[in-house]
Amino acid sequence: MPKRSSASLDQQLAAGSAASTKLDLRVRPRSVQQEVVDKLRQAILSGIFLPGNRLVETDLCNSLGVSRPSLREALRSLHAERLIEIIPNRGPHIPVLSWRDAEEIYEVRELLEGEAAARCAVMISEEELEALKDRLEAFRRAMKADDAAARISTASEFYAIILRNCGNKIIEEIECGLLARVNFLRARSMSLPGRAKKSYDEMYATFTAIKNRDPKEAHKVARRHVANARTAAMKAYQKSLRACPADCSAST
Amino acid sequence: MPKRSSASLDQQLAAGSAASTKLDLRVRPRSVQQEVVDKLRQAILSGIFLPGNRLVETDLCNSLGVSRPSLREALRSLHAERLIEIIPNRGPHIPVLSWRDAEEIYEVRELLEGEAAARCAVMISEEELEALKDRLEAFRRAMKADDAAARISTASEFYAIILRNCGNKIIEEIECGLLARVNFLRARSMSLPGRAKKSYDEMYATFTAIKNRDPKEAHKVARRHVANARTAAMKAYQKSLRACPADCSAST
DNA sequence: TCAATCCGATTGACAGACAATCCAGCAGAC
DNA sequence: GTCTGCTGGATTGTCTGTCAATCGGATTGA
Repeated sequence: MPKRSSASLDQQLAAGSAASTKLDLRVRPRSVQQEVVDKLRQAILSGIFLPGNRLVETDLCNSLGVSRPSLREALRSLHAERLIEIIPNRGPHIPVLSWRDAEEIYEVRELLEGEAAARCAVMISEEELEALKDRLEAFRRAMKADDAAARISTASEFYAIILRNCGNKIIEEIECGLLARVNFLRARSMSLPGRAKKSYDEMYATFTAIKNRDPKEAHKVARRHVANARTAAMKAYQKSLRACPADCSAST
Repeated sequence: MPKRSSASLDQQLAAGSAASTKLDLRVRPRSVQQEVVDKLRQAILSGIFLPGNRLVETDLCNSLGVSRPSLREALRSLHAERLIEIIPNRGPHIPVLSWRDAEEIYEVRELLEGEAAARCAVMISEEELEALKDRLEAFRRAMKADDAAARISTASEFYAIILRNCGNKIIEEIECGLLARVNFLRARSMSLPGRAKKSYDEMYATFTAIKNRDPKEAHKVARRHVANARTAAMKAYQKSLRACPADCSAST
């Protein structure tokens, strides 16, 4: 049990970080290695590195301004997170996601996100519900503005809120591990004409079900949303397959 | 597309490694780092390091006979796999599994293993079915012999076969990530009098359902098995809580 | 045209060094 | 007597520099 300094400080902290269930007042010194992991993760998620790209250690050291040992530790972390692949004596590279890989991810997401939405409908606090609404609105704006990057990040945040309020940290942890690949798929499927709007409608339905505290409905609409996203992604894959047959065929 | 040397070689390989869906004929030079990860992983899984134990870098370097950079890379991998925790400036240690953590793992396993068993009932080959039967029999022998280590390893292998034949590598990947913690829980629950026998009966039921190519039944019995394992683990936790109240309460 | 060979680029691994940090134990102040 | 502040040893975080092993592509020769 951590010592508390004063009630008012506690209240401040609770108000300030209402969004993050676990209010955490520790000062966490960030190591170089950790910083590198975050930077690279973000770079991969945002698509700066393209699938198939090699990551040359010395180049990364230079651009990040860190030593090779630190970088290598970071690369091992990213490898364990499956964000990069490492071929012995060839070094790391960004994996290529085959359609079969994508399909399997959607299958798992149907299971987990359905469950998460149902649990969330029972467990979520009013504050977090408000945050969820906020993210939904942000997604709507991103959709209207046709801002691809914002669409991904707001959708990602919307689901992050559901996941962290589903009362199961393991589900959250697993989905977090899939996030890189999911975002990659989101970028593809959302680019299809009309998909973003449809996606919004489905997210709205999920939000409504959760707000109404209806776990069964939440489960249903969340699953359906993933299923639809999968269909959309499939179309996007077929499209790019026609455009570039060599791509999308290699396995991870 | 990799070059193939001869059809007969392919057939040999297909027969020889029917067990591992992805027949992989590359000679993979094992790096020191990889070796260390495996050694440490095995040590953790087999309980050589107890929860809460610190892992001091220089000590590990000495006992493993590797340099600190290599060891540190390995530790980062294990950290990303959540097999160890790393506190900044304090170093790595074996995490303590709270009952809530355990519960969440069982919840996820119910979802995933139910799904995996159902898919497996449809997809599994006759050869793999034979291997499954073999592992079931091995578990029976371990149970009869009251061999705790063999119980864990055979049960683990039994489920590994189901998972790798469920046609979804992501499910396999996720369960693999949970394996360390699952095995830890298995060790606890299996030690309860009568649980091993009950476990065998449930595994037998799962095997039968898969053999009969009955996905619905397989789904049901696999889920029930996990649910029962969870109840058993809960009892084991309560028991150890009475024995040592300080234990089992800390979070991951 | 094809095969063997060589070379540069890159990774794998190590040793050694030093600053930053943490912890436990001890001394001193209220 | 309890709390506070200091100190020293242990350990981690990070860097530099080095060398061998390996890979892929270019060159050379048949």
